[in-house]
Amino acid sequence: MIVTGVVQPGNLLAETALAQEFEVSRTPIREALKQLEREGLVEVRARVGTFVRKPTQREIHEMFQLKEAFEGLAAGLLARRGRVPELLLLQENIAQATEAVGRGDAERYSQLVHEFHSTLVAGADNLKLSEHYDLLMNQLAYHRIVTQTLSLPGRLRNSVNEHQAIVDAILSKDPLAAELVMRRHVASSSQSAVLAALRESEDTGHSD
Amino acid sequence: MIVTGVVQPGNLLAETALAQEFEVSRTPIREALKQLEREGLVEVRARVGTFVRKPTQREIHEMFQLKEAFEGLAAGLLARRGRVPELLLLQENIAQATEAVGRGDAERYSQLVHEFHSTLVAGADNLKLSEHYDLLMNQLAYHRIVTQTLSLPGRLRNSVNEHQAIVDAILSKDPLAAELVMRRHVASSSQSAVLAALRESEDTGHSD
DNA sequence: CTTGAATTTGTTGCATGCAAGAATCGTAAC
DNA sequence: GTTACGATTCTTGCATGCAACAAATTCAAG
Repeated sequence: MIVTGVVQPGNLLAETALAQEFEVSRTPIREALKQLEREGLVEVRARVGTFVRKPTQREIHEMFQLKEAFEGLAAGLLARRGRVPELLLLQENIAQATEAVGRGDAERYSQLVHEFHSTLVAGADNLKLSEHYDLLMNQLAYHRIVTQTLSLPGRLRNSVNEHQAIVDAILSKDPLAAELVMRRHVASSSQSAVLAALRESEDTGHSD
Repeated sequence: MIVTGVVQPGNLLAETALAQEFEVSRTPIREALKQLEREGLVEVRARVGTFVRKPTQREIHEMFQLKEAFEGLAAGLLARRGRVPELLLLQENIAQATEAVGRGDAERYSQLVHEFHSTLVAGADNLKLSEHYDLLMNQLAYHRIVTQTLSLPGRLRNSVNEHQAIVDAILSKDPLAAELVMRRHVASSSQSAVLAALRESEDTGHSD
């Protein structure tokens, strides 16, 4: 709900209200809110209220730095490997993404972008390092940021091209190039994300 | 408590018992256990009980793979930088660690090892990426594993030497060498950790 | 009109009771 | 001796009431 943007940052999420809405008692609501607090999505202030949290610019930056390290490593590993059957999945993903962009289907496209990055990391390690990656990315409220960012004009087309460039680099078995391209790709979306965060804070007047 | 090893894997942590021990009601105990569950330290089975969890061999391996990627990156970044004031901290850490080993003070030494790795990552990024690193390492029940591993005979002396080699590589401003040495160091402790886990599972007879 | 304090309202934190279900133990049948 | 089954005893899951405290509101004094 928070991720889909139905609830806006700063909103109060009172336990009693949510309990009524979902027709359960406060206890399970409480546990869920505590979980969200730990994931950084909400902030619960004792005896004041639970509020939807807006990630700070710094947090967004760190999040993407982490992503950059992870995915750059993954791309490099893929390029180093002999057989890379995952490339078929990635190529298929790019094809579908291209089509989604053509249709102007931003939601589907956003979903495909997530899949692309997730598939890439998943393919990079035989042992399931990717579980930690997914866990981390989910925890860090990253999806919402990226989804918002992707809807920025201009990012859409570039993003598909960059994905293709990454796959090409892996195909040509050049680990250093693959890592570099991947990191640049993440870094570029990072810039867009920070810009989006800036614009949002201007709108609301909050500087955090 | 779990980290310090007072509570053994497999132990039942009943909410009522803990509530009595700490003289509070079940509710805060419950929240704490839920938190530990999210961190992977315990496993709460509905209407059965809450148990201290023993990390699987695979989990330990993944944990160290993550550590290797993180810290290798950090070492490389440090070697690439011009001024590295953190090296003084690291040298001081090594000196104290050497002395602790001489005294046979395993606990102090274990603490210093944590500090070394944490300082290294903290120094690598101007922006606080290290917070995520610390968070992650804490979350993944990593400290307990490492602490147990460090007490293995043979690891102690080697570890100090490896730390010195890492600092030397950073001093000589060779990013590739620094990353390589760092990754080898983590990989080697990883092997020890997996061996320790194996031995432990033989002792208890559980294979997970 | 401004300012200050007292009051009221709203929120989470915690205690506790009850319900649901899993595991264990005992008992009886074979 | 073995097995099946029922009672019992644990456990966590959830509902709800009260306490503690923060913030907003009201109202009076200047």
